[in-house]
Amino acid sequence: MAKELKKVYEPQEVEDRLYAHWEKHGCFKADNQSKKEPFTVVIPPPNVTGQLHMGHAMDETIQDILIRYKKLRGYETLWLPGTDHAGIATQIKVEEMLRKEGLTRYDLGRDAFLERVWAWKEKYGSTIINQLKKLGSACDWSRERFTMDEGCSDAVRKVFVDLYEKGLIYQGNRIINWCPNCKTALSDVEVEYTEKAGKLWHIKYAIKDSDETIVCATTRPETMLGDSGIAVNPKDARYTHLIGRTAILPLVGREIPIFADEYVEMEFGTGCVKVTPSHDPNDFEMGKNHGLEFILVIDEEGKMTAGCGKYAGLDRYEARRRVVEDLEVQGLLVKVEDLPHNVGVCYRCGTDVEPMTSTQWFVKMKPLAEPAIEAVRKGDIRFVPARFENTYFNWMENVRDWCISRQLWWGHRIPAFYCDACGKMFVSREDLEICPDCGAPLRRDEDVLDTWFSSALWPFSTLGWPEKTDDLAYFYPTSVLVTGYDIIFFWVARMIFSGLEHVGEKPFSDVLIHGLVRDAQGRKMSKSLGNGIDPLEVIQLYGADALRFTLVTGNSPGNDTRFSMDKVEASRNFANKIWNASRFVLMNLEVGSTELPPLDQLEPEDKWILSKMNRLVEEVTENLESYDLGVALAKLYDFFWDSFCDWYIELCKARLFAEDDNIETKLAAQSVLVHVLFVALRLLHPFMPFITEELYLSIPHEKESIMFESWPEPDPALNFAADEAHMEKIMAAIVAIRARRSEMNVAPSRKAALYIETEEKDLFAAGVPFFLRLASASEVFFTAPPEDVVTIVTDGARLFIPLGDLVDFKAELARLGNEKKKLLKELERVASKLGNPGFVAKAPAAVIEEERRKEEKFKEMLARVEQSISAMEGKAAQ
RNA sequence: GGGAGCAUAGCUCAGCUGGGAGAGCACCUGCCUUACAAGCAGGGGGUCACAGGUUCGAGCCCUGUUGUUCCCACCA
Repeated sequence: MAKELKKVYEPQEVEDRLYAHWEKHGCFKADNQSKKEPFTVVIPPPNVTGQLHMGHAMDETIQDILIRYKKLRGYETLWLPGTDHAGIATQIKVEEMLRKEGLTRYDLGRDAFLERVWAWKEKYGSTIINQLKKLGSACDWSRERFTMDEGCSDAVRKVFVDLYEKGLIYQGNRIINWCPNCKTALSDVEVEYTEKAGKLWHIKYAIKDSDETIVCATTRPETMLGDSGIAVNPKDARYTHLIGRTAILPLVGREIPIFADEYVEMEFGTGCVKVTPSHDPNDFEMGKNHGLEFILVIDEEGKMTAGCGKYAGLDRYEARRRVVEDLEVQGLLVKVEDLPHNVGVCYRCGTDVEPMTSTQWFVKMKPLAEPAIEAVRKGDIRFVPARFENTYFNWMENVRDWCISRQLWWGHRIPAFYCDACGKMFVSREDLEICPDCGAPLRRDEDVLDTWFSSALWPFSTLGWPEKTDDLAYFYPTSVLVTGYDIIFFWVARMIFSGLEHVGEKPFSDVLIHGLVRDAQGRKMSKSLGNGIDPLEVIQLYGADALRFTLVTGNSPGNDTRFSMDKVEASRNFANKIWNASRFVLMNLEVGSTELPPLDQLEPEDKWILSKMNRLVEEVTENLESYDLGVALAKLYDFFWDSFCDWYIELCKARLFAEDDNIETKLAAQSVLVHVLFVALRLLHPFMPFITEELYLSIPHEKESIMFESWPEPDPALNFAADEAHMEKIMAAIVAIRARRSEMNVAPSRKAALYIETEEKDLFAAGVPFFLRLASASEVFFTAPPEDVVTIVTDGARLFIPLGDLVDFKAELARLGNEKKKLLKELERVASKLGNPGFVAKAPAAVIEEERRKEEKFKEMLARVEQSISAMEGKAAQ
């Protein structure tokens, strides 16, 4: 049964094979008729245009860990995969492709263009899906969805019409963010603000019927062509006499009113604000409140409109230069200051966003936000870590109406139909051809919906809503949503209010937030910086398990993490360690199961590792339940490498390689080895699915896959406190001997006799095979040592190693002196604690007990050290 | 302007509800010890940013300070 493993783990040889194995055995398939408790995760759908990057890799790894863990724990797990049509991103991509053919989308027309996009999607849309598989993602591919597939589109349509009928979607002419490059409206969250060097131009305006002038400061002089007022603070004594007067707009000659508004800050600039209601959100508000004229001067391409006279047709920034030039020539430019200020840019293309009034569709947010806030407030939905709830509340409580229409072609087309004959508009669940009122042909709204509108429905649209499907009944609400903090507003918040509003139930219980993956210097990985590391290359070189390990270890929820190849290498080494430990177990395996031997056949070292393993199971389970994946993995690493490999395997060798034929104890050791390995493989499986599966299939096993096994349970019968303490004394002795020898530069090959003086002879006698094997002892005696020995004081014993001429009495004496000092210091500390009445009165009993135990131990060791010192002084005096 | 995070070994970071400071990498020394040199053994290295406070006891809790990063708002 013992299968030969290669000397080095080669992930490239196993990963694809095992992924196929899992798919073949239906390991990822979820059953909506199951009697088990469901555990559901919907994937944050990557863009169909996407390439897997480190951010995805981390996100998917976390989800996969949770899914695999819960599956082992006996849940019916569903990880539902899919992709997002990603309106702007995809459309840009296809338009770029067309440009190479010398075409624009307008050359093709809407229908032909959409055909091209679909064709593109068919061809390249599966790229990222295949990349997810390389990571090991346990997604139920039979349920793969796309935000523009039929079902999701039905959901979108129903939601739009429902909200419209409830009055929660409306069409209006309001100020919105416009991207002149993408040529579409954007929502507030799609605008990013970056600080740019700017200027503050001070412009002089004449006052009508007066010699007086008034000076306004602006960062955007080109918008003055659309000014329809000047605002001052009502409390500003400098200008009170001008309120109600009329100013003459330079270059244009338009007469505009001077009025008062609290919004104006007296301290900034000149205290006078030129008001451009059509191109500034604040001015828009003032314009409405004061009944100003709305004059659009910048068009959809970012060029000055026809009404701008000599500036018409100029790009807005060219117009800015010309306006400033002209003002200067006319002596109206009073002053120019440097002023760094925030400029809004399009999150897709980085172009400066133009605020402008436009007729768009909006979702009324207030009524939707309230229940969504409440759900988190009362704990129905929990953010991990909790601090992100603040972020969420902050946004939700101040949220403004959501502009959902986009002037794109790729997306869900808005189901609004206009009758040009009678002027009516119909929002309808079915496509309409003719006007229900007058019979004239209808014209459908050209716009599509914000991509995030459909993403918001993802947790239920993918489960079949609005149909009452078995999937929806069984798997909804989903269990946990895993995503980065950068996407809370875009997506998480919108899913929450959408789920509550449309399904009547929250979309998920927990939101697990992770941070960003940065490069080794802490910079964001980005295409422009060229500092991104391709996860697929890492997988190719080091294996998916190593990548996954790297992304999870030493990392806590919500915190950013730095990625470096050094870490990947360390992770790969761990995988190799697991491999080789398993190889060792298999090389020495003559038993056919992973069952433990009867407890009475166990040696102290067996009980020691089992006891530690038991605690590990308990702790790792706890950590996983609270999403402390990094902590759980660190514990697994320590247990496996330190406890299991460096200690237990080494301890076992004494029995495995013993030359007597005590076959029973040999087999017992083998059984414990393979048992602990089997437990460790299951605990590690969520994190490192490939290697653990490959090894599972190599050790004695009953199932087709480790995924069909169950999560280890802690067993109270395996808590062996006394044996643990026993082994730790022996291990402490081994460590002390090694350290002494190493300090003295004694090569391990130079064996030496070991004399032990102890009151616990049985205990140390049980350690003899270990002293021989792990502490370079040639023989072990429990008798008085000869001359010329090195003395080592350890917990429970004095150890003597005769090293002949290597022994330097003076050095020995000095070292023991140091030892004594150290012990005295420790004792002092313990004594001061135990001597503190406050401590004895208030500290928990267990803590006091522990201190007493330490005091005993240190006292005993001190006695041994002192004994050694006086003996040696006697010898030195001779 | 509002909010949040971070500050612990040379570097990157853990440290769960307060009970004698940890890991990986790097560094130094010695080892090819029949699983693994992608390894083994040993070692050096930290006023846990600073100042107060609470407590028998603080890396951890409270207050303030400094530095740093991010998010939101948007003084034209």
